[in-house]
Amino acid sequence: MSSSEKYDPRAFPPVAVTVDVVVFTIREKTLRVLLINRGVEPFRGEWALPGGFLKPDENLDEAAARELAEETGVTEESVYLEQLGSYGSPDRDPRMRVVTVAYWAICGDLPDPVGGGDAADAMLIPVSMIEQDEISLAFDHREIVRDALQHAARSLESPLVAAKFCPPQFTISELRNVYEAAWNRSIDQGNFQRKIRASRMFMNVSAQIGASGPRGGRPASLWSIRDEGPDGEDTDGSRDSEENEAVTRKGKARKR
Amino acid sequence: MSSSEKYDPRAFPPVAVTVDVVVFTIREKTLRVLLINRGVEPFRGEWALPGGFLKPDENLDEAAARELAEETGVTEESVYLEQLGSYGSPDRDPRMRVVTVAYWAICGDLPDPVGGGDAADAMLIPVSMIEQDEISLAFDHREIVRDALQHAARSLESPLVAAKFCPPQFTISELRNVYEAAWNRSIDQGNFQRKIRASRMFMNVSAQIGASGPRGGRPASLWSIRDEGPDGEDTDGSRDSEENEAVTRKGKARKR
DNA sequence: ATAGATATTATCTTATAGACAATAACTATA
DNA sequence: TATAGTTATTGTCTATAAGATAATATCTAT
Repeated sequence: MSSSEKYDPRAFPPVAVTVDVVVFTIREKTLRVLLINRGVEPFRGEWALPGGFLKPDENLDEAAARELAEETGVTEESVYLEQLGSYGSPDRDPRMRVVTVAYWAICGDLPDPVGGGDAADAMLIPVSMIEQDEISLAFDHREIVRDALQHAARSLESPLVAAKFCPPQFTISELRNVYEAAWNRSIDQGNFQRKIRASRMFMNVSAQIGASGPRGGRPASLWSIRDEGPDGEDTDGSRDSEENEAVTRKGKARKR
Repeated sequence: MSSSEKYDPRAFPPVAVTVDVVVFTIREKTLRVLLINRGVEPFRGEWALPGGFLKPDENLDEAAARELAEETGVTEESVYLEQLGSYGSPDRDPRMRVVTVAYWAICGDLPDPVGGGDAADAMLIPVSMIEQDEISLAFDHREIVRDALQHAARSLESPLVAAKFCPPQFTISELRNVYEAAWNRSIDQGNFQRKIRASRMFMNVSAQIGASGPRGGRPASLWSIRDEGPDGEDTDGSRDSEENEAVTRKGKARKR
């Protein structure tokens, strides 16, 4: 008989389950994470991930979506929200045993003044500050953010995920900026363009062409995630390859 | 103020946390999962993943390792054991609210008569039976196994992970069999050999050469995971490429 | 010695990524 | 209006890796 059968669940010491969300967004070409300034002990005054306790009648995904909505106001179903992993060291919360289920999210359109009350209780911090230990986080949230960063970097290999950082219609350069921010390296424009067009994951919004940037330049065409349907249309006449995949993370490195 | 600050953890209804482990191994060239026959309610008599409740003083990884050891006797640190994700639908356990943290493991050398008491209370079931719904599992364990299968298939892209299915010293064909079992497709011998040798992740155990199989054939050389060290030795004189990566999942499909 | 089996090496082709050059289409300014 | 600056887009070349396939090596069994 397996050991799991010997016990009644009620016989065990209480465990609280929380859900924390690592919300990524891009501001000023920089990948950032949403942090909340804690108003109560423990870790009062320190920065922490948005999160809260699991409620009796919701499942984990629902709890994460609820926390995300509460802290950011973002409720669209289009938001990318995925479970990251769970963290349960016995002493990670000084109050009692707390196991947290961490999620990570991509928000392309975070409202700027995040947080409920005063402006100082929420901020979008560049991930580089966490990577380089220039800010300390409550609980084990630094570890969680680091794991989320690793996971996100891999997930971005799919341009469909990267596009979640962009508005519904975007230029290929905007999409490229996502990669440059998240991977912190420059990506060749031409090769990237070829890759994205060949992937056939997006479709050209034929009717419209974006405006030139403030410094001029040829205006870019707009793209959006491809419609479903048994046979998607082709806006232009190209018929490159069949169905490619990931964007890779090689080539010359850069700064950071 | 974020919602997470309003509550004291003790104010929340009790949640039990369990750890379940999806143990993979290969038997008769088939990928299999370890299942335990439940001796108690709920789901008495049905098959379930090995697992149990989180203990007060252990973290999640420790709990998973403990469960793995209790159910299989495998304690080596060389075992591959990784968190998969958490499952917490409100009604997944009829007794009370139970959130489970699922792990998945690779055991290359599972002792055959698994389980504690009679032989019938544990078995190694081919994953195809679960994929094709030919067996029902307790709780939401079918979903967990399916997620584990997907995750494992991706993780195997690294030959270092695939090698965990093999004994410490193995032939390249044995390693190839891992892929053929897990991905259920045939892989070209020559190309695979080229790929593995070029990867430089393994080293030739120069002194020894394996015996031919029962049906003859040229005896294969033995390999093991490469030593660390600033500058690994080269057993043979080849100096192919520098450092390659994953095994891909393309090419002609096969049965299953 | 021969057939059958498996391991290992080699060759050819194709696809893709990255480097880099060239062209297109805009803004700003002289 | 011409020119420079900027960004988008297309094209070309090369190196690399993967897949298909063939050839060779070394064993067992008869």
